[in-house]
Amino acid sequence: MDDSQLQLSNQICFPLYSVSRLLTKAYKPFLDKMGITYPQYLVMMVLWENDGTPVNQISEKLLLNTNTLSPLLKRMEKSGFIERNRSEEDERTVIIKLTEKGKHLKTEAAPVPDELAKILVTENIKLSEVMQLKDLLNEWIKMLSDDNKK
Amino acid sequence: MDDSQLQLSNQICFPLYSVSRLLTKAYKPFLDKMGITYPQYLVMMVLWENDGTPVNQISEKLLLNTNTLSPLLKRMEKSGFIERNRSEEDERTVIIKLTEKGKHLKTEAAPVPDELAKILVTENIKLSEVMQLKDLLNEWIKMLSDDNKK
DNA sequence: TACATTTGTATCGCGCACGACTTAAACGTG
DNA sequence: CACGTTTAAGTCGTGCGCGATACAAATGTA
Repeated sequence: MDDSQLQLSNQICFPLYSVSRLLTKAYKPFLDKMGITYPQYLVMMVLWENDGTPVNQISEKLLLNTNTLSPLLKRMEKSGFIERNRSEEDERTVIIKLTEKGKHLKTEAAPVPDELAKILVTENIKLSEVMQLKDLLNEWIKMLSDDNKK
Repeated sequence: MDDSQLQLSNQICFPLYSVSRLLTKAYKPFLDKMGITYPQYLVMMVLWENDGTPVNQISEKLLLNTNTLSPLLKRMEKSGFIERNRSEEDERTVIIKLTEKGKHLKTEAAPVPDELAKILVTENIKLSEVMQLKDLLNEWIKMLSDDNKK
């Protein structure tokens, strides 16, 4: 192994990048059945918790800009999971509301987190380690997303 | 916070997905100066360590399929960092070799890992935690990439 | 030596991500 | 009220990722 390969950042960033992709792939069989993608699943979770969320709040929660969300939400509207309507108080903001089909999808999605948890915690991977990882990742999110605002 | 938000997998997968994106963004100012992207940087690291690597070995190391790598490598050839040549022993395999420009880029890239390390380890984030995270991520990579082969 | 199978690379289509930019509504200040 | 600024959403172009598929070279086997 070369010197540059031994660098801390390479040892961390590449695994993060790979695991993120591999996990999205692990979700795929479940989400395929539901007719959505992983980023769309994230939007659905925001809406199941808080129906009628405006685009800018979805943007804040998922750390995704509107140039990503606008086309994504249009695809979700086309698929019949959501409705997009301009707010009456403020004509600039667009309110995202679940359709009946979108609300119903929550039932179908209910077992997904458990299925994924089976992958994340195994004999080799302890729950305590995973929880510690979670805290570390959230610390990075705080730092890195603050940097972006400057 | 809703019940589904409390699920382990959501608490882990979303942060992983976000941190991966935010870190790629953190690399961007450095890589922009060099004229490459993060995935291209990964390929360069493979080549700096092992010039003349065939496409299928790059694929294995980076866990990226050829339908991602082929166009990416063509862009890198167009940018003048690499050469793509069919192997003489086996006409199917394509050998990737660094150009002089590509070799020279290693010098320019040398300070990048340290810059990133400054972001990854701070007063709030201990090196020991980061190393533990690394082990956990590699454990997941082992499991998840094995699943894909089946 | 014929032919099925495997292997290595590439093409195609679609859905993100994201920087740069546009457009329109709302707001603030003189 | 006029007008510059801010805010919210969207468009455009480029580069991934990746499933499905194509194709040719190499290999295995009868």
